[in-house]
Amino acid sequence: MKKITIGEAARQSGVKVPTVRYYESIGLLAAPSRSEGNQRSFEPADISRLAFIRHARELGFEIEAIRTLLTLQDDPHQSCASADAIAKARLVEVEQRIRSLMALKAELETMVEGCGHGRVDQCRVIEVLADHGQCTHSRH
Amino acid sequence: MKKITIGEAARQSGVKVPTVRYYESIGLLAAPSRSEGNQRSFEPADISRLAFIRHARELGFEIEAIRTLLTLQDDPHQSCASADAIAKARLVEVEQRIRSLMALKAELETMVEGCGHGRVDQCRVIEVLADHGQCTHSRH
DNA sequence: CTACATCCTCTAGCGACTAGAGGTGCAAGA
DNA sequence: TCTTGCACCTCTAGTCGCTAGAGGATGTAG
Repeated sequence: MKKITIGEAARQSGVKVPTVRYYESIGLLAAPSRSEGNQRSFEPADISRLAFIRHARELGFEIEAIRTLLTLQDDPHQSCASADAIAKARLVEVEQRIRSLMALKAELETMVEGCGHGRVDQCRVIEVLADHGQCTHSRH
Repeated sequence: MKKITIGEAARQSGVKVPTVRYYESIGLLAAPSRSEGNQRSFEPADISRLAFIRHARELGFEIEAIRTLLTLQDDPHQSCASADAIAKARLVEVEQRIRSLMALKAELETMVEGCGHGRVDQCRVIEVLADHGQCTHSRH
């Protein structure tokens, strides 16, 4: 069996080397066996687990949510209701965030368009920031 | 002249009390004068400044960007090109973030819809997370 | 005078890493 | 065999923008 170094594991999974160590330190990844010289030696399963974590992080799941998803993955006979709930909750969060960012975008556009590119005392950017009452939407 | 306590300043500006002290500590707000008993005494101008900061934070501007915007506001004869650039940069960020969240939303919807609500070994949520290749978009 | 709210400073913690110091392991070329 | 040089090791501290808590002082109303 070939030894997979942390660098190789990082390359294959797309997770950075210090981050791999960090995941191990918080117990998201089991501590791998070590070489004679105390260097980590990973299994192919560890690479999959790291890729899983990375993908979930890219989708914005929090570490604790990922921890739950991983324990579910480890026991395939469980009901997937929790996984479903976690994904749904994340979806709601994302939708909410999109709505709020759209409002923000509109606000910023008004600011930028209104700016006459002159001096600060005529600048709409500064003006709008100073006076929330000028906002199109009262709630950001 | 009436003294404005930190609690009053917080209430009027919508910034929390510890956050007001934090802004002072990082030099975003000038240290106000103190009462005989060493309590902060704010001026109306401080309230405006706090409201400005709060509004900018709501719009997602970083502290350092706000610091620049505030120095611009302090000197109204300067060109507002910097303010303009900061707002534009923020707009680009927001647009990028929206695009990325939309892709994410699509991904999560596929995951959630595909889940048969059965056991983990048939769960599409877990499956998709484990295998990035199943994603509709290769880049999140 | 006595409650009690509000204020003060200081330190530590959050999440999810990232950076750096200071040292060791290992493989390949001269 | 030696040496170069990269990859690895552990540990601590820093990032951002606050937030929480300890432990004590001040201010105000009854």
